Formats: sequence, structure tokens, C-alpha cells
Amino acid sequence: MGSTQHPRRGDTRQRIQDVALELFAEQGYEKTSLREIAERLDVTKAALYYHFKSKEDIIVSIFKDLTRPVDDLVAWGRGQPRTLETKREVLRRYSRMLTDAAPMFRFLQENQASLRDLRIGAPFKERMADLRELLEEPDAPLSDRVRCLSALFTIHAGMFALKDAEGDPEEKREAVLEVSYELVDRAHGVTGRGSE
Amino acid sequence: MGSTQHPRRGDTRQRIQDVALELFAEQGYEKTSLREIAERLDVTKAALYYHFKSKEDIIVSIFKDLTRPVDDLVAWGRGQPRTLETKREVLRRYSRMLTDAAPMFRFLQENQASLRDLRIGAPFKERMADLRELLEEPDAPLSDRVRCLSALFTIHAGMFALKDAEGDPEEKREAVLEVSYELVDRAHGVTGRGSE
Amino acid sequence: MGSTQHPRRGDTRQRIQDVALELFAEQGYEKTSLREIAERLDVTKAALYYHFKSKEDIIVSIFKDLTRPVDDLVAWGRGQPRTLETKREVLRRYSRMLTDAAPMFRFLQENQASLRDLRIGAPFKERMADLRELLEEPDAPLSDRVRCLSALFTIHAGMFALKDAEGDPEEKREAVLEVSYELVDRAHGVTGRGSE
Amino acid sequence: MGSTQHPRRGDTRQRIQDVALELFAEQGYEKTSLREIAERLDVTKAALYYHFKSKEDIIVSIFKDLTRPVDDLVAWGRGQPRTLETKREVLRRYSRMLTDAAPMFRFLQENQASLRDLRIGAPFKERMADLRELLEEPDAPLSDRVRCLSALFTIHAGMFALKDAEGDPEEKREAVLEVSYELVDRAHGVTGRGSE
DNA sequence: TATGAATGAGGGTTCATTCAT
DNA sequence: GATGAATGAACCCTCATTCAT
Repeated sequence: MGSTQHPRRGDTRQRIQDVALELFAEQGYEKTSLREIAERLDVTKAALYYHFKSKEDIIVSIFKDLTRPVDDLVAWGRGQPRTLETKREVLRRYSRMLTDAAPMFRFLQENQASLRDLRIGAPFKERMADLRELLEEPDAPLSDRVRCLSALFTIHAGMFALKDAEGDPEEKREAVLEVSYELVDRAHGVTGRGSE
Repeated sequence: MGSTQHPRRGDTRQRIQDVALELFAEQGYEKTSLREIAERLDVTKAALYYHFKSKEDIIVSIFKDLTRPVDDLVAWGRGQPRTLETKREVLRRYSRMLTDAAPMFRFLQENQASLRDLRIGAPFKERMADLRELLEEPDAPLSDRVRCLSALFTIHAGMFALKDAEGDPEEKREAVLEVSYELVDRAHGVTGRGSE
Repeated sequence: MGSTQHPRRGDTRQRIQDVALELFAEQGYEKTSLREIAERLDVTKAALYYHFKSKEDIIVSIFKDLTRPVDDLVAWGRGQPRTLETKREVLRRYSRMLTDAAPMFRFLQENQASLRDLRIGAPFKERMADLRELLEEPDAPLSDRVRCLSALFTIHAGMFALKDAEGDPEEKREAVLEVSYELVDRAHGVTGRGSE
Repeated sequence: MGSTQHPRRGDTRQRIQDVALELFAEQGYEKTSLREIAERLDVTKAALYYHFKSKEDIIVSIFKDLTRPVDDLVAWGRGQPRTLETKREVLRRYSRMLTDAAPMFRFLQENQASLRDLRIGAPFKERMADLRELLEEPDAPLSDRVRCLSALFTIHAGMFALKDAEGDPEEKREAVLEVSYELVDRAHGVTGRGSE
């Protein structure tokens, strides 16, 4: 029900964000022009400027919306004891977020050069640093710090490098998580294959 | 000895490559213009076109020059037995290459979006796949394949994520290698902390 | 007395004129956008169009309101005998008007290029011509016509060029008037320094 | 001799300046687009950018070229004794310059609002102040300072306000100069009509 | 080995204006 | 008495590329 005249009245802002992220992730930030976004939405470029101050503003707004869960995760993690189980929970949730907001994270990974002067670059790096902090023991030896870093990157890399690999996505996600666990387990001081 | 008039006569092509890679790595491929490169070399844009057919040609030529060692490594690896020591040697050499040609690899990592249509993208992916093949056992379970993937990514990530961290570079490189070894060790079927 | 809900209900039109003139005088007509005016008033651009047909309409309406005194002065002058005292009175009153409506006159002086196609340009020039007519004797020699012109321009120039100079504003205004008198005195056929 | 292929090879820069000044003076700076300039020259907009860094750069370059004589005049004046004859010579030469570079000065007068942020504004004001300094006696009373100011403005105003008036241009210029002399004469301490 | 001069395509952005509500 | 949403036209500017010299 509702007017059929303006089938999408009111949600233009959201539609811009959706299409923009899709294109940014697909082609890269620099190579995606506002003209392209506008055409795909069947509006004029000027319409984009009614909803956003600039091209950068579009990606920033998307970033803020989609990375809130990471903020929440960091906040949650800081309130928890630094147990192994907490760390695993962090990895588990983070993996889930990456899956849920895959295009955004793909964008972040593939456009690091653009990020550098995009008002997102810094926030992104900070968030990664915050996550590492949740995983690392204070004053851990260098190799353990590398393990934690690697645990996070494994999740990222797994997400994208395995995209074209055969196999059930959920299964792949679990394999990635397993390796990721292993790495923090070791860093946390646990030996042996797996943690059971 | 030698003309003092044209102190760099004849090596313009090389100088273009050097400056270009420097800028590409620093600012990204799309955001680096030929004007900028030419200005920094104190030649005209047209001069670049005397030496290279296009902007893409510049980066392709650099890529080819700098990634030959990886080709060689792959060739070497294929001629070796698939032992653990071979795998470790692969990682060791690869790590060294990343250090030696850091700007190129930084460029590759941060400009994946640009790479997609750059005639480099595919070769780069192939090389990564070749390396993985050297590390993985045929028909290994998914989790072991992830370990090998992760071993490679750890080297990459360590390279860049630890750049600003305190500590001796060489020491950091060794810590990264250690974790990397660990991962292929496991994938190879070795258990226990360390490799003894 | 009066609603406290809408403290300025009904005077929006006036407020638009005030803010617009302020900005036009400060930044120039072309460089002042309706967005800017609307923002400063905390209304939308569309609101401006409820009160005025166009951007030009805004400045035209202000012009009409603020230059009525000049029309009156011309009308008055035409009804007077063309004595020296009349001419001085014209200068005196004109000087006062410039002071009272300084922003408008500043705008007129600094935006002559814009005025050319602004439906104000002609009226403004006419008014200046009318004033000159009040000061000039018919068939006066060229040099005397220049004196009258100069008398008027002195008032204009004095207004703006002396703005940053030290000294009491009223005193400056009188100095300007004195020189202006001198010029019409001569044109009127009076010799000697001053007219006392 | 000379190729007939490229009838104006080498003088494009100059031609841009000529056409630009013509249009800037005619329509104003803001209302003249680079497209317009390019079209009139039958080149592309991009060609303008080969010769000038920006729109502002075009007007700045013209300004510098055309106001050098004023700089020279100021320099000359400062080396002269501050006699009445020197002052008259300043006015005489200045008047000549205004005539010679009329479009530039028309532009300066009619686009003051644009000048404000044009990197020319300040230099222009300074030059005017320098000229005033040549005419004014140090510590002169306010009214005499106004006379000098007025002398300069008379030349400006005369230039443009009398453009449409009947009469021989040279004759008009002399009438303007006469009034201008009168004003500095008085300021210099000379009484009586004319200077005899 | 280069340069000088130019182009065509496209970039992001801003503007005055409109109109249904 | 106003707003929300959008448009069309134009803006300045930058880019990779070309080609005669």
C-alpha cells in the first residue's frame, strides 16, 4: 500500500549508501564516479549532494554505520576479563561481523591507498589496534604479539582469499576461525593442537 | 671520467621507474599523476611517453622487474622435494624478497582495487597461488590450507603492520618468520611449540 | 504582547533583506549564494522563494526601499531654485543618505559589474545623472561639469576610502563635504577658498 | 616566411590574456567562464590550463603586466622633490596610464567585490595608497588629504563616467586633469582659480 | 631524446530554481 | 508560511594521451 507515485520516497539516502558501497567495493573508491552512482539510482548527481556534503562524506557515513558493531565489540571486550575464552569470543564475533558487512570490509582492505587521506583511514587503524589490544597480553614477547596480529589478519585474509575456493562458506569460516584460535591460544600460553 | 653534462644520461627509464614506484607506493596508483612523476624528475610528461607506452606500462614494467625473484623462487620450489625444510626455505626467501622490494609489495597490498584492471592483478594472484601450492600438501584438509595461506599473509601483514612498532627490524622479521614457520609446520603435520 | 512562540513571525521578509544585504555588501552579489542566506536565517532556500521570486528580486527590493530617499531628494531639488545653497543642501543630504544606508551604497560601488544586468544598474545610473543635473548649470563648460561629477564622487570615495583612516567619522564626513562644496562652488562660479 | 599552418603559434598565452581581459572588463570576473574564453579563442578549456595554473592566475598575470607602469611611477615619484610640479606630473602620467590600460582599470573599478579575495586586491589598494602618499604633505589637515584622494578619484571617475558623454576624448581627459590639478594645488597650499 | 602545445573526456562541486506537500 | 527533495546547467579543474618538431 502507499503511493505508487514515489515508490521509494524517503529512502534515497539509504539507497545511495547501498549503491555507493557496492560500487566502491567492486571498482574501488577513486574509480567510482558520482555520475555512475547517480545513474544507477536514476537520479542526478546533484541529488547526491542534497543528501551528502561530498563524495568522501558518503563513504564516511557508510563506514560509521557499518563499523559500529566493531566499536561495540571493543567496548564489550574491555569490560571482560582477559581470558582465553574472551579472546576467542572476540575473534568469533569479529569473524561474524566481517561476514555480515563483507562489502565494507572488502572495500577497506582493497582501498588502503585511498583510505590514507579519507578521514576513515585513522579510525580504521585505531579499531584494528584496539582489537589487537584485546588479544595481546601486556608485555608479551614479540612473537606472541605477532601471533595475535596474525590471528586477526587470518580472519581478514580468509574472508577474501577463500571466496573463490570450493566448499561451503560456513565451513570455510570455521576453518579460518580454528586457525585463528590456535594463534591466540599460543599467544595466551596454551600449547598443543587445538584447545580441547 | 664520463660526461659531466648529462650526469644521468641513458638511465632515464630507470629513474622514471624509481620515482614512479615511490609515488605509487606513497599515494596510490590512481592518485599519482604523470604530471607529478614528470615534475619530480624535472622532465616533461611527454618524455615519459618516449620511454613507456602508457601509465599502466610503467607499473607493469616495474612489476615485472621486481617480481622476477618470486618467479625464480616458485621455479626453485617446484624442483625441490616437498619437505618441511623446503617450505621453510620458501618462507624465508619470500620474507627476504618482501623486505628487499618493500615499496613494490606495499603498492601491491594497498592498491588491490586498482590492480583489478591493471594487467598485473592476475599475475600477482597467480604468484600467490603458486606459493601456496608449494606450501600445501595435496588434498590437505581445509584447516591446513588455511594455515598455509595464513603463513603467507602473516609475512605480508607483519611487514606493514609492524613497521611503526618499536624494535629492531631484523628482530621483527624473525618473529614474523617464526610464527609463519609454526603455521606451515602444523599444516605439514608437525605438532608442538617450536620446530625441534 | 505577541506570541513568544514565533518571536519574529511576519517579519521574515525583512530579515531576508537584512541578511542578504549584509552578505551582498560583504562578499559581493555573485559570491553570495541563497544557501548562505538561508543558512544564516535558519530557514530553507525554498522559504526565500516564498517571499521573493528570485535572487535578483531580493536585491531589487532592497534597492527600491533604500534608494527612495534619493528619489525624494531629486524631486525636492527639482522644485528648488538652482542656487548655490540648494546645491550644497543636495550634497549635504546625499552625504547623510550614504552614511545611513552605507551597506547598500557599498554594494552598489563594489558590484558594478554585477549591476550591469541586474535591473538595478540603469536606475542607479539614472539617479546619479539626476543628481548631477541638480548640480550642473545648463551649458556649463566641460571642466565645470567635471567638478560637479567629482563633487559627487568625492562623497562616495570619501565614504569608503576613509573608512579605515583614523579620526572621528563625523569629522571625516565634514571634511569630505567641505571639498565637495568647494567643487560645486567653483562650478557655480564662486572663487576663493571656502565660501564664507 | 613562417608557417601558415599555425598562424598564431607561440602567442597563445598573450591571446588568452587579451581575450580574458576583454571579457572580464565587459561582463565581470565571476560571470566570465573559462569556457567562454576558450570558445572565443577556438581552443579547449584545457589549453588555458596549459598556459595558466588557474582562472585567478590569468587575471593576476594581466594585472602584473599592466600595472608595472604604476609601480614605476611610484618609484619615480619617490625620487622627486615633493613639489607641486611633481604632483602634477604624477597626475598627468597616471591619467595617461589609465587611458592606455583602460580595460584593466575598468575591471579593477567594477569588480572590487571580486578583488577582495583575488590576490590582486591588496596590491591594488597598496598602489593607490602609494600614489596618495606622493600627493599628500605629511601631517596635512584632513581636508587636504581628502583633496588628494579626490584628485585621484576624479581621474578614475572621469575616465568612466564621461565615456558616454559627448566631446573629444582628449579634451575630456584634459578637463579631468584640470580639476584634478586644482585639488592638489589647494592641498599643496596654492589658492586661486587655476594655477597661474 | 626529448619538448611544447594541445585535446577530449571526465572529475567533483555549486548554483538558482521548482514543486508537491 | 514554509520544507524536503530534486533538477539541469554550469562551474573550475585535472587527467592520460597525442603529435609535430
